[in-house]
This record gives sequence, C-alpha cells and structure tokens, in this order.
Amino acid sequence: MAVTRAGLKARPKKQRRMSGQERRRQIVRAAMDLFARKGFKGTTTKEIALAAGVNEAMIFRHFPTKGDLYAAIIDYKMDQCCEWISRVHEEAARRKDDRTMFLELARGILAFHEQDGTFMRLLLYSALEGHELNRMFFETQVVEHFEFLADYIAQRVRDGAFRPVNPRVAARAFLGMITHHAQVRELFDPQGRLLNVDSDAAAAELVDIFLAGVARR
Amino acid sequence: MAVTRAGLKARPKKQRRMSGQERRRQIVRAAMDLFARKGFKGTTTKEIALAAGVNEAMIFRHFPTKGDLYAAIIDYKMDQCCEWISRVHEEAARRKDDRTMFLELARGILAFHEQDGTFMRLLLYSALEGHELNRMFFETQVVEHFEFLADYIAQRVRDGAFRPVNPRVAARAFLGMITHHAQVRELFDPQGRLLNVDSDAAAAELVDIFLAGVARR
DNA sequence: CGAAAGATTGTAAGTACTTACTTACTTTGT
DNA sequence: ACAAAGTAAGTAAGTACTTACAATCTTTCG
Repeated sequence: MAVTRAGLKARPKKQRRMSGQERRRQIVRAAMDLFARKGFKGTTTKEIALAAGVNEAMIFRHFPTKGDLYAAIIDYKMDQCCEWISRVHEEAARRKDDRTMFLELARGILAFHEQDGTFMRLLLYSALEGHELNRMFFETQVVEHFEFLADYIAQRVRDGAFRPVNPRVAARAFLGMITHHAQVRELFDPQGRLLNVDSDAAAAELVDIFLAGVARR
Repeated sequence: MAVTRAGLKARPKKQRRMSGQERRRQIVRAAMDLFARKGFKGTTTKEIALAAGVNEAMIFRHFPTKGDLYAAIIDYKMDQCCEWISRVHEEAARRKDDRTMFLELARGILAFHEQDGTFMRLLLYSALEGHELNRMFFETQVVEHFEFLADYIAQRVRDGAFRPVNPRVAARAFLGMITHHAQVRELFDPQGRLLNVDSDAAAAELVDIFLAGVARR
C-alpha cells in the first residue's frame, strides 16, 4: 500500500470517482439540508464535508467561501418558489373561476411546502439572519405575486363577484391562512396534532372560508 | 494609579457599581436582543458582554453556560406570550359576542407583536433550531389556546351562530391570517410596503373577512 | 467611629478547543 | 504527460468558558 510523505496510508483504490459537477451537486444537497436545519452560523464546513462524503478542502474547490455556498443555495431556492404560480394566475385571469383559482393556488402552495421542507426553513432562517438575498426575493417575487393577487381581487370586486373588501387585506388574509398552515406543519406540528387533515382537504376548507369571507352578501 | 500583578493599570474608580440582580437583567436584555437578531449559534458571548457593557467572565457568574442563558430567555419569553389571552377568552365565553371576541384577540396578538419584535424572532429561531423549550411551549400554551378557540367555534356552530365549518380549520384560518400578518411585518416588510394599514384597521378587516367566512349563509 | 474582615462585583489573561480556509502533496483518469 | 479530483496537515483567528487576582461595598468589633 502506498505511503504518503507523512508516512500515513494513502486512500485505497475506490470505485469510479465523481466528476466535478456531480460532486458540486452533492455538496450543495448536503449543505442545503444542514443550513435548513441549523442556519448559516449553526452549520460548520466540517459537517457539510462529512454529510457530503468529501474532504473539507473540496468544498473550497467549488465555492470561494462558506458564505458563497449559502448564497448559491438561497438564490437557487428562492428561484424555485414561484415558477408554477404564474401558470395558475394566467388560467384564473382568463376564466375568472374564483374557486378553482384560489383552490389551485392553495393546493400548489401546500404541495410545494410538503414536498420540500427545506424551502420554508431556508426562507425563515435567511429572513431572521437579515440575508440580502432574502430581501431581494421579497422585493421581487413576493411583491409581484402579492400585487397580482390583490389586483385580481380588486377586479373581482369591480366585477361584483366579491363584496367591497380591501383587496390587499384580502390577499394578506388568504396567503396568511395558507402559508401559516404550511409553516405550522413544518416547524411546530409535523404530526398534525392540532389539525390532522391532508393538504387537499385543508386547502379546500381554508379556501371555502376565504371565499365566503369575501363573497357578496 | 494602582498596578495589577501583570503591571497593567487597574480599573480607575467608577460610579457606584451594580447589584448582581441589576447586572443579570442587563445581560439578559442584551442577550435577548442579540439572540433575536442572530440566533443562538450566531451570537457570541463576547458580543453579549460588549452589548451589556460587562466583562465576558461576568456572564458566567450568572449563567453556567451560554446555553443556560438562552434557555432562560426562551422560557421567560414563551411565558409572556399568553397571559392576556385568557382574559379575552373568559369574556367571550360569557357574552358570546363573536365580533368583540375575535377582534380583541386579533388586536391583542398584533399589539403584542408590535410592542416586542423579539418574541416572534425568538419563537422562530428556537423552532428552527429544534429547541426543547419551543417544543414544550407548543405542547402546552399553543395547544391550550388553539383548543379553546376551536371549542368556542364548535360551540358557536352548535348555537347556530356559525355555519357548519370544521372548527379546527376555522381556528387555523383565523390564527393564520393574524399571525402571518404580524410575521410579515416583523420579518419581511417592516415598512408595510405590501399592506400599510395600522394594526387596529388590519385586525378589524381580517376579523370581518373571517366572520363573514364562517357566518351562516 | 474607624479599621479590619468578609462578601460581592469586576476583569485581564488564559485554556482547550473549534472554525473557515489554504497548502502541498497524492491518486486517478484521459 | 497532463489535467482533474481527492486529502492530510496545517494556519490564523475565533470561541466558550475558567482562573486568579483587584476593586468596591457591607458588616463587625474594639
């Protein structure tokens, strides 16, 4: 067996080694999970390396600093958020089928969070940490989708389909009940001790309360 | 000027020194603010000492470890949460004045968070970090108040004042829209760019949407 | 009343360890 | 032979916490 200059055993022959891209992806995946659970400062590069199955030095072959790795993850994650929302919005704007629109939106939000708990966690950690990318995410995607929803509600008030509510308050109310439910399930009550219904049923009932709340009397 | 054993200048005479209790309170206050902004791992004992205006060693005169200091703060904060809610609940149970009950609850929650942003931050940080005291808080106070609210809504359904909604979903909807609003204001949108109404107006409109949403048709 | 003793508060300096990141080499694949 | 992936060992700085003393305040006693 080969011996290194320090007299220690060299790594024995292994299976085929990874390409740079594969390895990068693996580091990102391990880091994402750790950052989601522990936050930026709560995660060490040693832990990331261990979870990724690489030497710590490898991390710095792909990212200049630990902060760059975190920023790449936040950026990627925040980009994932809203790709599907635009399609739901377009349908709604065309058909003005309120129940379907709000129901699809609610189901989409709940399914998105259910399929990937790291999003909510990274969103909240980066907000608490005051991360610049979180602020950018808010100022672009969050604002855009909130404004679209408020505009839609305003239009439905003008159409006479909704009673004269403040569209921004109504948008806040709707997003609040849906997002809060996802958050409680992810952070406080994963077993659903307080409210144990599947997400489609939850979406249906929350949307029903919302629509009744903004319906013409 | 006196000289220490190391030959350095002794601390010059100062104004009257603090009692142990006063100093402890000051350390706790500084630590609370830092933990709220940066989380447990993101805060160093050096920063806490600097913010409190004491030597780092003083922290360990009052708390065995940094973790003990954090636990004391989380415990104290979570205890503050719900003292006032019981009074609101009692009134409501007696008078069955739904609008006043939900309005007082909503205003109380919003005022509580507006007066003290550290609560929301510590709640979320400790939840993300998986802190045991957060779990205990959830399993006691959160569960208790949620159950009370769900019971109240169930009673009102039986009374015929509310339509046959799932009381737990309705409680989730109500708490969701209120708490989400407080959270967005604290973490994402302190300037109220998306929704700039004062908290009493927000409470009134959110409660109106909620009550309309659960009213008999 | 004042000095001395004791209790309490305060702190400089230190310890043992951890951290993010770098270096210089080794191993593997083309 | 060269490029690329992998790593042991290291560096400089930082961390939570401890130690041993100094300074200040209170109590006791003559």
